[in-house]
Amino acid sequence: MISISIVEDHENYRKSLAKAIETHEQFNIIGVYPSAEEAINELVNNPPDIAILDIKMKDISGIELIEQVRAQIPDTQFLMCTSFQNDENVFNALKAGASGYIVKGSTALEIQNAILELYDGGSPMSPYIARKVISMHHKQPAPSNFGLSQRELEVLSLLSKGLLYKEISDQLDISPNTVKNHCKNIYKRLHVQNKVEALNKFNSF
Amino acid sequence: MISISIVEDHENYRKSLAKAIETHEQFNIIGVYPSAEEAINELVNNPPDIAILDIKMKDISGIELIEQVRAQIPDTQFLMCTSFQNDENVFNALKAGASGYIVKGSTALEIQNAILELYDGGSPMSPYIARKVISMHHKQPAPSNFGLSQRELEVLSLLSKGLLYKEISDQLDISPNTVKNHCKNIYKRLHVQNKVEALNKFNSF
DNA sequence: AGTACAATAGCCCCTTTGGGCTATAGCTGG
DNA sequence: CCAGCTATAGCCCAAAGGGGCTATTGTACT
Repeated sequence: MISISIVEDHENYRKSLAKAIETHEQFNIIGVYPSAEEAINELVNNPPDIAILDIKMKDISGIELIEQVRAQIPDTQFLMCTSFQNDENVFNALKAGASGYIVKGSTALEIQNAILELYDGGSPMSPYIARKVISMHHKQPAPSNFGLSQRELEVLSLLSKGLLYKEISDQLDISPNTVKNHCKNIYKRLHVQNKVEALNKFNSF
Repeated sequence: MISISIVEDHENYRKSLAKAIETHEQFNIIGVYPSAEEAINELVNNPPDIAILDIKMKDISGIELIEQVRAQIPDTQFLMCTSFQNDENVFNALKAGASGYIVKGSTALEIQNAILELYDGGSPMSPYIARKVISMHHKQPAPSNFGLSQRELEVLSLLSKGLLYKEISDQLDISPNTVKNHCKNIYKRLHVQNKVEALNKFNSF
């Protein structure tokens, strides 16, 4: 049995959602709330396997709701429900901790499948959103390295761990002065004045 | 018409892939290469809309191939093909710049649909991988902030921009000594000894 | 009233860092 | 062979950072 709670402020949709879920014998609705405010405590006290949240609600958005309760119920998975397939908020909800979503107007079967996919470790979502999510992971092309040499990259990478010149020189088996020199050269190339700036510049490409 | 190139070192699969694609009238195969090495120049000189790459190949992996050519052919989309649905490499390929993948053993129809979905701006992938990708976007729950005060967070955020104590004190309109004090307190809370360590610790939670 | 803590700010002292400059050895490409 | 580049390493000096301590003010909870 998969326990499910629903948070949805439109009465009609809330009811039809509940009905679609009830008909599947593997699902067990343990809570239905008409507002985020009312849901927030109940979700924490009685965490479902899956919480179905409307993204846009009058009082608190589903996204905020996730942010507020997720830490306390780490085993609950969040399935958003949205009116618009490609809502920008869907993307934000996924970032906040949701694992998938369904579109309002889906058939009972589609809803059930989404829940099962979610419970199974999947992430029901549209191809468009999927692409958007993975695009965020794409490293920018042509790292180019700003023309830094291999050794300089090595030093930079150790710097990024918070090591001192001395510690770096020990690891690379060179003099601390040399490490210093590499840093100076790195700073010149990147047009910066200190470690943090260098790391920022480099890591943002 | 969608132009397509194929890079695949197993002859049998290469041929069956080509056949599955040819039968669709909207697809136009403009290159078929049995190794990454041979493909690399051709892809750059004659970039297809979609490049289908085997993830594991004898000489260079499909992932490395993407890294090497992506910068030069930004309009080409990469569709990986893999033997194992949940291969760790699939995930790495997506990070490198691929936009989706197909599993070896898919039917011609499945292959065609994946290509169309990709061309359409989607990202064909299994639910498991989708989840993995979006999980990476989840902010860690309960930022908790390590018990840092509001002011300390403010200072930390300015530190992360590479500013000096003096610059921070100017912006916050307090004394540089106070900024220093905040830093000292931050370091104590986070159990670190310097800026870079503090930023690392904080940003990785 | 008393305790606790955040934010402010100063002091001292030493270490680390950053910038300038020089120098040598090795390697590479005209 | 020479010019250019990298990696190495040293020197000097000044600025920035980090750790220890104390102190005042204000707010908040008890």
